Amino acid sequence: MTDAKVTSIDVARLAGVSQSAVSRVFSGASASKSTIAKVRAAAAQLGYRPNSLARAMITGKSRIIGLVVAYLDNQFYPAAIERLGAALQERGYHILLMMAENSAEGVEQVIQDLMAYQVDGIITASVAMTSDLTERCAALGIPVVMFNRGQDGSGFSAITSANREGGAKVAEFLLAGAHQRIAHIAGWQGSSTGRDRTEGFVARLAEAGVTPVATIDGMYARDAAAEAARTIMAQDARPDAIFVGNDHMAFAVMDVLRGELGLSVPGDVSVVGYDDVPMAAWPAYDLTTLRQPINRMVEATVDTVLGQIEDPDRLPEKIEIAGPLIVRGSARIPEGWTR
Amino acid sequence: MTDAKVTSIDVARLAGVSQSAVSRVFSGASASKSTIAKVRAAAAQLGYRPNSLARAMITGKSRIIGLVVAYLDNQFYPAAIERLGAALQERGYHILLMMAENSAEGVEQVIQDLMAYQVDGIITASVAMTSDLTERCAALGIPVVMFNRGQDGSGFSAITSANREGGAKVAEFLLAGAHQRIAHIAGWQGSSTGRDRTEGFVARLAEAGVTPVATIDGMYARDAAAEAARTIMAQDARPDAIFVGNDHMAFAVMDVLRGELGLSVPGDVSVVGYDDVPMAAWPAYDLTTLRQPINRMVEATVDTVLGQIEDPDRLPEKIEIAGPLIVRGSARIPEGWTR
DNA sequence: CCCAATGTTGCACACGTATGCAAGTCACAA
DNA sequence: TTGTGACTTGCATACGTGTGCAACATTGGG
Repeated sequence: MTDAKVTSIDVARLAGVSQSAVSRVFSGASASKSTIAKVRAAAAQLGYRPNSLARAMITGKSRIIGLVVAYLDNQFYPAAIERLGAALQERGYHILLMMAENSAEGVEQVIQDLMAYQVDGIITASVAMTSDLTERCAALGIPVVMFNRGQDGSGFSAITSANREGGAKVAEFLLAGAHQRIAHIAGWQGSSTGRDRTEGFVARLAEAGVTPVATIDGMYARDAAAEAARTIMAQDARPDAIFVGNDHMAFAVMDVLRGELGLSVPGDVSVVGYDDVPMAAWPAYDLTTLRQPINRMVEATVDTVLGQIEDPDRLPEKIEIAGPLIVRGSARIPEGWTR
Repeated sequence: MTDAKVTSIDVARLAGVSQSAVSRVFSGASASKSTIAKVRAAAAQLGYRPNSLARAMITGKSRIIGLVVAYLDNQFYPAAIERLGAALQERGYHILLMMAENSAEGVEQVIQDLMAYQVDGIITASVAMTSDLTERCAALGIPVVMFNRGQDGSGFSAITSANREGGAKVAEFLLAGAHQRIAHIAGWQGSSTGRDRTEGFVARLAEAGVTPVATIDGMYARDAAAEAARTIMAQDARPDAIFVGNDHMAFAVMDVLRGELGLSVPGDVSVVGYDDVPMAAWPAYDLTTLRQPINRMVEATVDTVLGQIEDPDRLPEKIEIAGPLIVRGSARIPEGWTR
């Protein structure tokens, strides 16, 4: 007997109690055994479920988290969304998903929309925010957590992997492999993750007295990375190793090296990526890469945003989680290292 | 001057008009030039945006679409979500994203949640619904559109590619290529898409007097498909062609064939997939596949769900969109066909 | 100059729920 | 029996917006 719209008043009438009694039963406030039983029975009979929007109006808590995401080509983000969604659902929250091109106006518009829906918190994945916008969110008491992207200033929380350290680990690995001419196709230098990985990488090389033979910004895009690979391999000092700023670009680079240039990986060139997306383990690429510990990053993100919702005085935090280098077959394996 | 919570009453007070005047300005109802100007100015000064939840309460339209999705490993779904999100945003709707394992109880729970949030419509991607559930949605006047999955019975809309026709096209292509022993690793036979592709494929082979040398359900899963490939290749009549129920599985199959078994594709075995996800075009796989016209499928999905929202009397429709076979390098190319 | 028609505005109420408050119930101990 | 405390329950109100209705302002034509 599912009727068009069932409200708590209908349930109250059928159960012979007041509307507030129904509300108390469903919001977990105290009520007598008999009332609970009557209400539950009536609700079941009518197929009643409390209206979340009305509930949100009155409590000021929508239990909705806004998730802003730029593009989903890079397999890392679908994987992250999948886990974020599951983790939030488990804790009684829901996701309002927004696509935003990574421009100031685009993000502005999207955040405005989210605020209009009274989201309790916002998670941005691979999207930068103007500090103006972040201040407005802070003024409204809406916590913002940036996933896989950091930002200077202290208005917001950010969860990333330990990108400098990660870049350094890759440098160490390539140095240990006795590579002579090391190149770098960088993650987008407009993003903190891209810059940090590059910095850590270059700094550790410098400690060993090595300078990259080339560094090109791959913009986190397949075609830019492919083009960068062509450019790099066309130059005089042809590299024997390339560190690519993420796996998504690394696949494009390997496609160019093997497909277009007929080179062997790692015979002629070693390739190392960053992320360890599922595809990196597939035999077709078998990519050596620095793993971003996605599960722990997601946990930290959820903990941070929900923690800040529950305790508004909590300060924003920037969390970096270190990940291991996953040694596979796309780069020469130094003596003493194992897969 | 962004204050904690700005309501239409605050704006009204500052503009020297009534709350209803503010409401009319923002909901597009008629108002005088001067009122509009005053309200706009006051709203801008206070940083006011109408509360979407309150608006949803009163109008009964939340402008939220529930999107239910099972898993995102298969690149086809992130791509679809990206486009669905963009298309819906463009038309003033927003996406409440829910993950659901593909079980009856899982979906039940998720749909309940969506209904509690008063979504205007529901799109399910690669998820089946019980007819009981669909009836309840229909009773509430919530249109449900299944994306890339069909279902018998007439309670709901479904957008798919022309799966039988597609399977038949693949059969034709493999027959034209003079393959002698054709095998099939099927899409999940619990889904309409999987069954339809198989049916169309097998029927067209039968017309030519050919029977598949093996058919195994790959469950739309990487490992099941890989295992199926091992089984199929271990049998006496080793196939020289395999039609795999989607690209995601086809990649796993190619990995097994080339990586584990050291076979050449298409030299020893031709492989054909279904979907044409972006990765199918990458040189590492260069997969011949039947394209699902994702853009047109998304358009049809959005049109259908919004159309049914605007006109509740509109009947559910089942739309099939045909796609072309994309000839690449993973399968022997018959005389007269071109890439 | 007046009337009707058209356009604008404010008042009051509705949407469906949560919650403070006061009244009521019940049991238990003195 | 009576008083006291612990629980329950219903009433009324609030959340922030849209909208019917009636009052009012404005305009144009005769």
